[in-house]
Amino acid sequence: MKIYNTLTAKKEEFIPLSQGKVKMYVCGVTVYDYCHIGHARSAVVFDVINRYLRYKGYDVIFVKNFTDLDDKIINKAKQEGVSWDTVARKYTDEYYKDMDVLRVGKPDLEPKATEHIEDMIEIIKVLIDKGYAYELDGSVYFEVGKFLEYGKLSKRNTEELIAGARIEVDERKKNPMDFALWKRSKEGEPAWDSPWGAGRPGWHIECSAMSIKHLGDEIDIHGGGADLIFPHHENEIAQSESFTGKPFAKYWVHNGFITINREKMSKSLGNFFTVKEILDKFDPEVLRLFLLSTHYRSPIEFSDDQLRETEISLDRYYSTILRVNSFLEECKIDRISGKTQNAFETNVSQVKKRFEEAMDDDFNTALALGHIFEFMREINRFIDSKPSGMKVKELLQRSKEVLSEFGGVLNIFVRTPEEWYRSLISVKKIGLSEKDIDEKIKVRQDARKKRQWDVADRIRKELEEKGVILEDKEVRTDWRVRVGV
RNA sequence: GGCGGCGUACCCAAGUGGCUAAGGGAGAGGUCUGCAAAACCUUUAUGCAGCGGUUCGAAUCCGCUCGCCGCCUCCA
Repeated sequence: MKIYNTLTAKKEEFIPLSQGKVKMYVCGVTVYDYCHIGHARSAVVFDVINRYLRYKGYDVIFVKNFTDLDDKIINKAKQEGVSWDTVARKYTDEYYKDMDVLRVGKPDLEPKATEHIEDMIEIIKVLIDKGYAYELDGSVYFEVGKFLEYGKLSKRNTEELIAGARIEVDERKKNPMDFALWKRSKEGEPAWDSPWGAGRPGWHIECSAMSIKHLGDEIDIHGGGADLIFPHHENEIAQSESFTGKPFAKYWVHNGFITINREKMSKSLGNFFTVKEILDKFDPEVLRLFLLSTHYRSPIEFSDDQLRETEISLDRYYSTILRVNSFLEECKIDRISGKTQNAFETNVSQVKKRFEEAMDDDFNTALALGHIFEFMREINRFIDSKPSGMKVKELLQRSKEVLSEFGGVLNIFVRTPEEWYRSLISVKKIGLSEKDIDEKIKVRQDARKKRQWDVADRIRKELEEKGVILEDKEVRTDWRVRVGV
C-alpha cells in the first residue's frame, strides 16, 4: 500500500512503526460554527482512510480532536452574548449531527483541548527547560531558530518566511516567526493557572499534547486539511520533536480543498456552503459519494450541477440493485447457460482485486469507483443476457456482496433501493406517499390488463409530472424517483 | 517576491514511460417495449494547454511559454 507523504513530497510504501498497528491522529474542527462542506470533505476522507486500513487488517487507533478553546470561539461568544463554552458545546453537538448523517464513523478517541491544559503546561515547561521556549510578560513563545529542521514539512526556510511575513511582529519576540505556546489571558477571557500566570494555550500545542498523550511520542499518520500544513503542522513538529527528541509522525497526509468558481472555499471569502444547506437539497449519501469521486489530494470544484450528476450515479447503483433483486425473485432454475456466465464469473472475481489496487494506491477512491461502475455495467449486461441456471443466483448474490463490501469501506451503498427512493420522496419533495404511488400503480395495472393504454398512459404521465417514474417489468411495475433535476 | 500544485472529450474525472487514453454525465443512432422508462450496444480526444528536447517508445521525464489556483495571516 502506498501513501503520499507531505513530509517527503513522495508516494511511499506504507510501513507502520509497529507491524500490523496504525496510530493515526487527525486535526478536527474548531467548534465555533456549523460545518461547511470543506470540513465534511476532511472528515469523509479520513473516515475512509480509517475504514480502509481496518479493511486491510490493521489494528488502528484513530484519534481526532476538538478545538474547543480558541480566539474564534471567544469572539463568537461575544457576538452571541453567551459564554465561550456554550458556543463550543453547541457546535460540537451540531458537528455530531452532521457527521451522523454523512455516516462518518466515530474515531476511537475524541479528545478536547480544554481537557488537556495540564498536559500542555507540562510540555511547555520542558520546552523552556530544554531551551526551546522563552517566557515574555506572562506568555511563552517557541523559539523557531532553535529547531533547525523548522520548515521541513512546508518546504520553507526561516529567512523566506520572515521576508514574506504578513503577520504583525511583536518587537519583543526574539524572531518574528516565534509562535505562542501560552498566551496571557486578557480581562474576560478564559484563563487557567500556570507557572507564567493566568493564561490559555496557543493553538498548536494542543495537538502535540493530545497526540503524545493518547498515541505516544511517535505515530504513523498525522492528517488534516492542506491549509494546516503551515503553520499548524509545521509548528506541531517543532514543538513535539523538540519535546520528545523523536520524529513526531511518519506519514503526513493532507486533503485538498473544495473550490467554488475555482476559488478556495473559505469563511473569509464568504463562498461556503454548510453541510445543512446541501442536505436540504440532496441526500447525504450524494454528498459523500461526490466527495469521494475525486482523489483526496485534488481540489474539487463544487456546484449543484456536480451534485446532480453524482445523484444520477448513485441512482444507477440503486436501480441496478433493484434490478438484481427483481431478477433474483423471478429467476427460474433450469439449465446452465454458457459463455456469458463464464465471462461474468471472471468479472466478479476480478473486481475485488481492482478495487484493492486502486485503494492501495494512495486511497484512489475515484479509480475504485470507476471499477465499481464498470462492474455494475457487467451486472446489467449479465442480466440482459437472460441467464438461467443454479449458478446464476449464486453469482448475482455474490456480486451484491462484493458491492456491499466496497460500500462498507467507502461507507456508501448501505441502504436498500427502497430506502433510497423513500428518502428521495422527501428530499425531492414529491408530495406523494409510497401508498399513493402503489395505489396508482395498481389502478394502472388493471387498465393495462384491459389494454386501456390511454388510461395507463395518463396515470404514468400524472406520476411523472410529480417526479415519479414507472418501469413496467414482466410481472410487475417498479417506481423510482426522478433524479438529476 | 518566495515556495508548491494544476491544465486529459461538450462537462466531471482516473491514468505519471510501453497492449485499443478507465469510469460517470450530456449528445446522436440502435436493440428491447403496447408506447415508455430502465438496461444494453454503437458512436463522440490519431490525441492529453502550446512549443522544443530525452528515449526504440511520453499525457506520463526535462526545458521554455501561456493560463488557472493554493500556501507564505485564521482556515478542513
